Order: sequence, then C-alpha cells, then structure tokens
Amino acid sequence: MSDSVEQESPEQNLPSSELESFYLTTPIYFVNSVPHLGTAYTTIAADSLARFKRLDGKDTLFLTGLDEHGQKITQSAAAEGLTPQEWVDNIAPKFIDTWKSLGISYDGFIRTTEPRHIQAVQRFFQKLYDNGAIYKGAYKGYYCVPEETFFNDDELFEFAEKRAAEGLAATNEAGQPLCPDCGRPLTFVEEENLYFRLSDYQQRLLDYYEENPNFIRPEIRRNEVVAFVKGGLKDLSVSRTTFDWGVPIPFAEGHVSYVWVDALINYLTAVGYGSDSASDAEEFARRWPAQIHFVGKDIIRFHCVIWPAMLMAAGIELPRQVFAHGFLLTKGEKMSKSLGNVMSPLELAETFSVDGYRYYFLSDFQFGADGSLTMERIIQVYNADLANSWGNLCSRALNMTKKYLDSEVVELWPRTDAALTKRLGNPLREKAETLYASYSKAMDDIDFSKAMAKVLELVDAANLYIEQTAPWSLAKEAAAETAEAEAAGINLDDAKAPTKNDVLDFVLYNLLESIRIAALLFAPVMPQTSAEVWRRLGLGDPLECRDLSAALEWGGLPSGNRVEVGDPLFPRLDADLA
RNA sequence: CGCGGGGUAGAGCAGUCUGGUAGCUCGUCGGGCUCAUAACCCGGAGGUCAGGGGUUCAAAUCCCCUCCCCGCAACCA
Repeated sequence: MSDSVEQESPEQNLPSSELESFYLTTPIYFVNSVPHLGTAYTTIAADSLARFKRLDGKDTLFLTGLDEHGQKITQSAAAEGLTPQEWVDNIAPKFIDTWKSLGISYDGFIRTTEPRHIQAVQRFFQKLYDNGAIYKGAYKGYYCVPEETFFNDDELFEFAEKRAAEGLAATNEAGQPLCPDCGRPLTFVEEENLYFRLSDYQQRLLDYYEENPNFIRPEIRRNEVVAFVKGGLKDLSVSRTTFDWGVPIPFAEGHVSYVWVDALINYLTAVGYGSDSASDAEEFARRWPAQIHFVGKDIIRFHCVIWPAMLMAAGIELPRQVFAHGFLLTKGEKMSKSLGNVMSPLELAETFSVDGYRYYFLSDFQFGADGSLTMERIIQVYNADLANSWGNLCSRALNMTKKYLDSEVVELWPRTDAALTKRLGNPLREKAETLYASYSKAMDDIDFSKAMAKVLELVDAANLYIEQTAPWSLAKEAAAETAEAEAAGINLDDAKAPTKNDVLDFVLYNLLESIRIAALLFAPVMPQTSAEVWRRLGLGDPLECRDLSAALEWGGLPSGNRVEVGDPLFPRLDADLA
C-alpha cells in the first residue's frame, strides 16, 4: 500500500505495514437469548472493518463466537428439560443463521464449550497460578443467580436506602434481600473461591493506558476506565463452586472458572493458544496480539481492566485496541423488551434489505456514541442516501449507457480524453482520486459514518455532474452533428477535434467509472449491492479485490464491457412503513 | 462539591483542541431539468450556537458561575 496517511494519523495505532495479520474480534455472545440489535450492531461493524481490511490487502482474521458457560445456562436448560450442552447446541445455530442472513463474513467461530477452549482456559489458569497471581479466599455474601452477580454490603445498604425512600422494602416476605438490579431474591452463598490478584495491576494498567493512548477508544471510555482504575482495584473472584457448568480449574477440585474469565480467553484460544501442535503455536505467534476487540460499552471493564491484567499476569502481550461502541436507543431510551420498543435485526433487514440495514447502522451515528433510532429516521436515510442518491445514480447512468451507447462502455483514446479533460475538466476523477486517503483513514479510525460520507460525496458529485453535462442534450447534439456530417460527406472518425459523440462517451465513462469506484468503497458495508453493481458493469466480484488503492485508480473500467440496467438497487420506501 | 460527556435552525448532527462572515443531512417553500427509483439540480425561509459574567480588535470556540440532560460509580449487546 502506498498510502501514508494512515501512518501519520495520531488518532489510531492500528497495524502498520510490518504487520501482515489483522486480527479482530467481536465479543462472544452469551447464548441465553437470540441475537438482538446490539449484538448485530457490534458484529456488522466488525464485519465491515474486516471486509475493508481484506480489500486493503491485509491477512484478516475476523473472529466471533458464543459464550456458553455459566449458571444461567444450566437453569435455562433445566427449564426446558435439556442438558446444558443440548441447550447451547440448540441456540448456536440461531446465531450462525442470523450472521449468515446479515452477510457476516467471519473467519473464525468459537464456542466456549469446545475442547480446545477448555484446554486453553485450563492452561491459562495454571499459568496464572504458577505465576502467583491466584490465591484461595473465602467469599460470603449475596448472589443474584439470574444476573450472575454478587452484591457487597455497601451495595445492598444503598439499595435498601433507596427502596426505603420509595416506601418499599428491600427484602421479600421470607426476609431474603432483593437484587438491586433485577429485584429478584438474592441467595446467600458462602464458598471458597480462587481470587485473581487484580489489585496488583492497578499501576501497571494506568501506565499502560498512559503509554498507549489508543488502547481504549473512544476517548470518553478511556477516561472512564482510567478514573475507575485510579479509584482502586479489588482482587477478583475467578472461580465458582456452586455449580459445575464451566471449565474445571485443574489445581482446584470442584472449582469452575468464572464465566467472564473463561469468555475472555476465547480470543487466545481461537488463534492457537493452549494447543500442543506446532502449527497452532505458529498461528498464535503470527496472529496475537489482536489488532482490535469490538465491544459494547457495557463490557468495557472486562476488556480494558480485567483482560489486560490477566494477560499481564500470564506474560502475554496485550491487544492493540479495544473499541467500545455506544448503545442503540429508541427515542432516547434504552431498548428493552418491557418497553416494547425492541426491533429485531432480521425484521429490519427484511424491510430495508441487508445492505440497507447495515448502511443505516454504520452511517447514521458516530460509532462509539449512543445512537437514537426510529423507523422514520431509518426510512429517511435509506431513501435519501441509498434510493435517491446511490441507487438512482446507478439507474441514471446505466439507463443512459443503454440508450445512448447501446449498453457499451466506451473509454476514449488517451489523446481525446486528455483534450476533453483540458476543455471540460473532470471533477469526478479529481474527487475519486482523493478518496482512498480519506476513506481509509476514516476506516482505520473506526469512523464508519465518515467513510460512508466520503463515498457519498462522490455519488453526489456524480448526480450533479449529470445535471451539468446533460447527456440527453449531448445525445441529441451528437445525432445532429452526425447527420450534418453525413449530409456533407464528412467522416467524423477522421475529425481532429473531439466530436459531440466523444463528449458523450467521455461523460458517460466518467459516470460509470465513478460508480465502479463508489461501489468498491461501499463494498465493506454493503457487499451484496456492490457486487451487483459490479456485475451490471460487466465486472467481477469487488470483494475479491486485495489491493484497494490500485483498484481505485481511475480507468479501471475496461472499454467494451456490456452494462445491464437491472431493477432499482434500493426501491424507495413509503414513509408509512413507520 | 465523586468522575466524565453533552445542551448549535422544525428534527438529527458537524464545527469547539489550533478564536476571525454559523455549516451539513432530512423536512419545508419557490424555481429548473427530464437520463432516472414523484428521483436529480439551483435558490429561499428558518439559529441572540442553554443562560449570565469575563478575556480579546474579534468568542459557538478560551476562562468563571448557574440551569438542564445523559453516561460511569466492579461484573447486562
């Protein structure tokens, strides 16, 4: 890659050219429910970055998967009369199907119940133990089984005060304290736990954040994490003895791993950690550390505090970046089933097409900040950007090529092209040639909306170009010119100056070439329609590109290709749908 | 005084670091065009940039105060 902009950007520490591998992850999703908008959001974002990195020539490994352990799973399974394994085996295909429906191009899919992972977790624990980072301690206190959360006395006291202020009790009829989060009764537990010496890592973590300002993004999350760690860290209970649906800890009979510790290690397992095979070791050396973990802002602490501390304790390098995106809100409220404002990913994809859905989520809000979501707004953006601007541009250009050039791509001879460029200018080419730099910088900054806006600039410029050049007028003038020449017995092929037909060819080529380029740049986010646009231009699959910068060079659309008009890419939607 | 983010046209946002005629998208009003998915292009209306004070030749932008909203405060995408 020849571009130097990304190297100069102070905003990111994504891989530089010496790193062939680009390893990125989503969280592994907890299988207690089917995929929802939040998980889909994270996954679509990661997929789009993965697709961009592949186009840009990186050896990309995009990992997603499932978190299948924990007490909640045991209970859900029991309620259905299934074993935990049967239960998770039933849910897993739902995730896989959803990702397939949403065009998710993951390279790796990991489930925490896989033997390779169990072995990795056990070895990791052993390593922590050998390094003196684990000790045995007693835990006494209240635990919320459905939330899998322990509550300390302070939290319970605070909750009791709050309830009292509302005139309510903080206990049920049986005198059991209620969960401050969910209101269900808490269970008193007393168990021997293994503790991880998280408190030992406070300063090392702060130093790491300081030295690696892009480790946590966006900045607001980084500030939060730094403030939190500065507030002091307590050792973390990392084992459970009250149930057994988890990874058994090798040096502690009856203990299984705390689900989060188990879950985080997936990022290592997937690239070969814990395996005895030489090829896995090689894979691990090549792939780790991950370039970026995509997470929702709610699980930032696990990824930015506990996870790096665990890696430090195990003597393993830390991932380069954790990017925490915001929540999707409906009219400013968090989506939840009780509010009845939940939208399902598959329903939205059906209404707006998969690409329309993906585009909306990545273009309409700053990735990282919370996004407010309404059907009205999605329809608005879909119609404005996709139907009216992008889809309609394709219709216009392809139709005119069919009408005026008999569906053939005509690239002018360089001399004619140069003469016309000098006379008329070529604003689309100028615009297109600036795009790789700004687009790839936006993508590397994980700013999808800016990247999309850049491509839309070219689309808008092309729509304007059509107005300004008025090919329908050129076609008439060209026909008149030809008729006149024939009447006078002149062969226009011999003309020294460019003819009207040349101008028409020039204009339409510039349009089609701009469309080729826009489709390629849209491809990471809208893979299906970009592939369709390329097919209509007589080109192959844009997703097979492995050198984006080269593929974006002006003139890539070959003369002689036949174009096909096709149906509208994004049919306009009626606002009544909302 | 817990920490942090934010309050900019009817809606959603950018601009604030690096002061210098207030910008984008949608909506709305008027005009143009006809290749196209009633799309596209041009123009207009609409904002005392939450409020107050200060610094400056000049403040949305820097400083102080007040009001309001929202995150975080140990294990929910």
